[in-house]
Amino acid sequence: MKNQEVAELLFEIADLLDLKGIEFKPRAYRKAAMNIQSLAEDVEKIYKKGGIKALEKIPGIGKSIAEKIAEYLDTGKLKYYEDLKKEMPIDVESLMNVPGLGPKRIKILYKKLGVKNISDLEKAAKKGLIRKLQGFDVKLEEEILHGIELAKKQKRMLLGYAIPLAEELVSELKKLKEVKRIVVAGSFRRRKETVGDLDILIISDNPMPVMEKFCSLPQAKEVIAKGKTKSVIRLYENNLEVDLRVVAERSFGSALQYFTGSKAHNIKLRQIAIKKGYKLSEYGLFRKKDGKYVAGKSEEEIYAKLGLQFVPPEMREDRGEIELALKRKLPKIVEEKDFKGDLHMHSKWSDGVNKIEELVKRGLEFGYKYIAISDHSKGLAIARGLNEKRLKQQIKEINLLQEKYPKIRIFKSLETNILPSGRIDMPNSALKDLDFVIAGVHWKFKQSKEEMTKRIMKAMENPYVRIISHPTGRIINERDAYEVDVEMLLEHSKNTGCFLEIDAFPNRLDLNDVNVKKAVELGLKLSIGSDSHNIAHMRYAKLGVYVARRGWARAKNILNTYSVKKLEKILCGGKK
DNA sequence: GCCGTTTTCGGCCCGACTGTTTTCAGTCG
Repeated sequence: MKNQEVAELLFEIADLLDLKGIEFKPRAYRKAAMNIQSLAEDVEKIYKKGGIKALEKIPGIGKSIAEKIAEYLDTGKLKYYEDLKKEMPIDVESLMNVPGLGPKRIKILYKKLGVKNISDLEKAAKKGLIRKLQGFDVKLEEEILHGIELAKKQKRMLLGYAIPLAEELVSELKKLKEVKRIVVAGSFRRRKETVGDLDILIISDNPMPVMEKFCSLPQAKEVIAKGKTKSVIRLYENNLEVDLRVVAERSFGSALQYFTGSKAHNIKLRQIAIKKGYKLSEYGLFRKKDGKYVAGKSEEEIYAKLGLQFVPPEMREDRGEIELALKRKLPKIVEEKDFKGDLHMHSKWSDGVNKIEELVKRGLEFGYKYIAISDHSKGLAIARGLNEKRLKQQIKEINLLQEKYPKIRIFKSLETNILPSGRIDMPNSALKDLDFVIAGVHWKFKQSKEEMTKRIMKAMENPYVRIISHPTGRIINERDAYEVDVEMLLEHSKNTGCFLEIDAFPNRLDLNDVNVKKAVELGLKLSIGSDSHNIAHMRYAKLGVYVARRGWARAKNILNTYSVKKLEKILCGGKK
């Protein structure tokens, strides 16, 4: 899949053109890059199948960019880019990430001080050279140094960790009588796997006390901006930035829509507004000719006025949802209330901290109809994986618990290891007493793409293996996915009846939203598992539902929405 | 550089905050 690579190249060209002070072209390149990023199909495949003409069919890509992509795919190089780079041998991408620096300032820093990268920048700032430049000052120099420090340690925060943090801020601010309504918008509301910041939106007729309170919250490490309608703070926790906007009631829907994003989704929406003779901003939808307010109280009325179906926040990524909403053909995606049970968790028997009974009780508290106990098997010694003998003992224990708790079905499962050969680390004779078997790759990640794909496909063929856990192995912010052909796994899922998992643990979310969307397009079913190692982790199962929603999954695509009876039929007793 | 039910030319999303500044440029989201 070359999409990310090509998109990054185009993004960098956009940055370099910005640096040259060229207008509008950067926007065109960024748009093209974003559209390639959100492409479900591999851009290289598109090119190989249909040539330059096929590339030009991608929105935002015309003759010129299509030719450049073709050149890059053919030769691995792009002369246009290399020439730009020769002219300005600057690491724009990382410099642009420093808060306070944009193209204009980066250009000045390069021309006057020869700053090409972050380390040059840091040296220049520490020597006090930057403050002397036209348009810079001591304050900006300090801000740059501060920004470098932050950029060094800043990683986007996992959604699973941002949720409790956001809830805490919201409950603090809610206490104010001036706060009429409060919602966290942004990528948080779109349930993206990580969030760069939090965007809080408040309705209030009297914003100043709200801003005062916000800027003096005990969680705030510093106040970055403070105004009548907008303030920004940075939290101690992970240096997370939090924006607060106060709006009037009649603008709440438009502000919520605007601050929820995504940027690409919003740009398209505004273009539709323009075509219909409107102007859309965070303050509302207005008639172009006389500026008359048309809508803005709710998101629903804005989408309706623009002739669109309401788009759930998780779908607002400009991955085709706007086009479908215009035709009123959006799918009805799975909801949290459809979720009936968790299909992957660990107990004390292997590397979890809780007894099975505690997991069962928590499952009951959540109103689950079933849970699956899926401890590690013996191949994972570090996790005290179960051997045949201990597995038998565990099965006995679960049978007893099942009698004690008849209201919840306790599935007997096991997360086995897929050995490099594709074999499973437990004999079939030990697996036959389980309801269903999960299998996953837990070590030897560095195989070739062909080997890894074959390895997992072979495991999928085992008659007892019904679910592949965390199919790509990525750990967000820590480890890339191993090389594997996900499309082939999806195809194989269709052929073998072995399901792929959405591992809902905050730093996994694997399969991710993009792969889920591909699975949904093939009509596949997926399973969601929290991969809990602690009863406190069980609440992460909902993250799996969010990923499913972001992948446009309907309830029928998610095994966890099925009743016990149906699930037993689908999952238990090996492959039919 | 891209695009077209107001356009094949002339537009390109829109507004807030900062800083030093008396009207705006740069950055950000």
